[in-house]
Amino acid sequence: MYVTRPNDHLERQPISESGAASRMRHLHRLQPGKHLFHEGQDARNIYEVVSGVLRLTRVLEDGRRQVIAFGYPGDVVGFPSDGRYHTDCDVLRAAAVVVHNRSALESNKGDAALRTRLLQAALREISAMQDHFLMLGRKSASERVASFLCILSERVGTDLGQFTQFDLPMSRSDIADFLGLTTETVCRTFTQLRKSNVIALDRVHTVIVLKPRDLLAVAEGDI
Amino acid sequence: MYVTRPNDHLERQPISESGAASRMRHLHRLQPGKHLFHEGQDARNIYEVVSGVLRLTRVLEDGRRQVIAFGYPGDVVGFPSDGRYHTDCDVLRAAAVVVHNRSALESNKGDAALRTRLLQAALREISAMQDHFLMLGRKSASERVASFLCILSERVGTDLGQFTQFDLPMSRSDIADFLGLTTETVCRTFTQLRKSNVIALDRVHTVIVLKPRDLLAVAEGDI
DNA sequence: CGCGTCTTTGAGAAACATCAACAGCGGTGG
DNA sequence: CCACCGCTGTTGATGTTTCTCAAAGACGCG
Repeated sequence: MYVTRPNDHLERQPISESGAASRMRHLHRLQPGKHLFHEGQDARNIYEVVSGVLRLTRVLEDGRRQVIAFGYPGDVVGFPSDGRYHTDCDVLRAAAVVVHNRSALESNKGDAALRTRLLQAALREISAMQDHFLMLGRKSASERVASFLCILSERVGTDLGQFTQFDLPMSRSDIADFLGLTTETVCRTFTQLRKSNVIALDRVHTVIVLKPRDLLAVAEGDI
Repeated sequence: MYVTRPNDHLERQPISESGAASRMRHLHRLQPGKHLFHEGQDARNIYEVVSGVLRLTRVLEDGRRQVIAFGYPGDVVGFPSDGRYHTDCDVLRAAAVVVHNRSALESNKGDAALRTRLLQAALREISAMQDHFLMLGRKSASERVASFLCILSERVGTDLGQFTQFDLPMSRSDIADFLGLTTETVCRTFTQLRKSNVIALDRVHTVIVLKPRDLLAVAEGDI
């Protein structure tokens, strides 16, 4: 999950759980805390997220951490580079993933439709990461947080009529490490949005978007 | 060109100008200032950089700009997403590029070896972009500038015995927009590095690395 | 109910941005 | 050949944002 432009998500095709089950020999269920792979490991598999939420991270020698992405249903994670994984990946919310051998993408033999699907996912990934560059390089703290909430709202929000609600499976420090901020700054921004009645929080990890337009305005710097 | 980890560049295989010429019907020469494509355009081609330097940019509505990457020999630019380009691309230094139809990557028919090469380039791109996330999200101004100079030194530096020298085809504000800084901050960091004799500048756009170890130390936060 | 972990808030410090002025360089035309 | 102009780069003074450090509050879990 990157903060992509509004229409990007329309092209994504989440795999239905039942559809995935028909290719069931490769469907794996994963509990929170479980690691799918680590940075530097030989990349054997590529994973299509069917349900749940994954977290991709990279760490500097001195401990500074960057959350590279969150893996939501419809996302593909574990793209190899030079045969290796370049992030860690673990499970935030109990997940189901379809496991493909790396060769499903890289070999020219085998299921052509699957290969195309994985390739398109990789290309979307590049585009989404470019969007995220703008976040990290050029947006203010409140723009980042608001953008982040906007995209989650669009991708996984449940429509409450006038409002939208969604769950935050990640901690404040995960959000901070994703957005290139500190947990304190993320907290303060949440508080601001709450006090201006743009969002409401239910038990810290549930967000209700009260004023979608205002949230978008904050995300785009129109305060 | 992203600031990648030290060994990443070893895997890259720059195409020799003569090698490319053998596929010459697709070799194009481009003058500085020329635009290869614009954000939002239908993506018809994918470009392998043979010589010269390209610049990939994205801009926010309010004018804030992010330089997504610099395209150096061996890089591939113009990966489509949903059939469109998601950056602008123009020429900084007179370049030669091999032009491939988008289908060379996306169709399952055709030159399998080429398709594999383009796919691997896309996968390396993803990994390199993840590295750049750490830059933008977690590194200080001097770490960013030093990392940037390190990678340029490794990729395009000419060995002067004890020193390394290379050209900066981009302006200070290009560097700033690539690193998520302002031109003033980039300047000041150059000045610091110059005053501590880590680098020397010849006519603003030529860098001589006097103390590679120190430059790397700055890049990695060991001051 | 108590404990540990995560979140929130506050005060102060640091890094970087902004605004403004000046310097250097290349190009042009007198 | 030199003077002038415009653009890019550099430096300085000041301002703002975000980080850091510290402490208190909330939540989940045994």
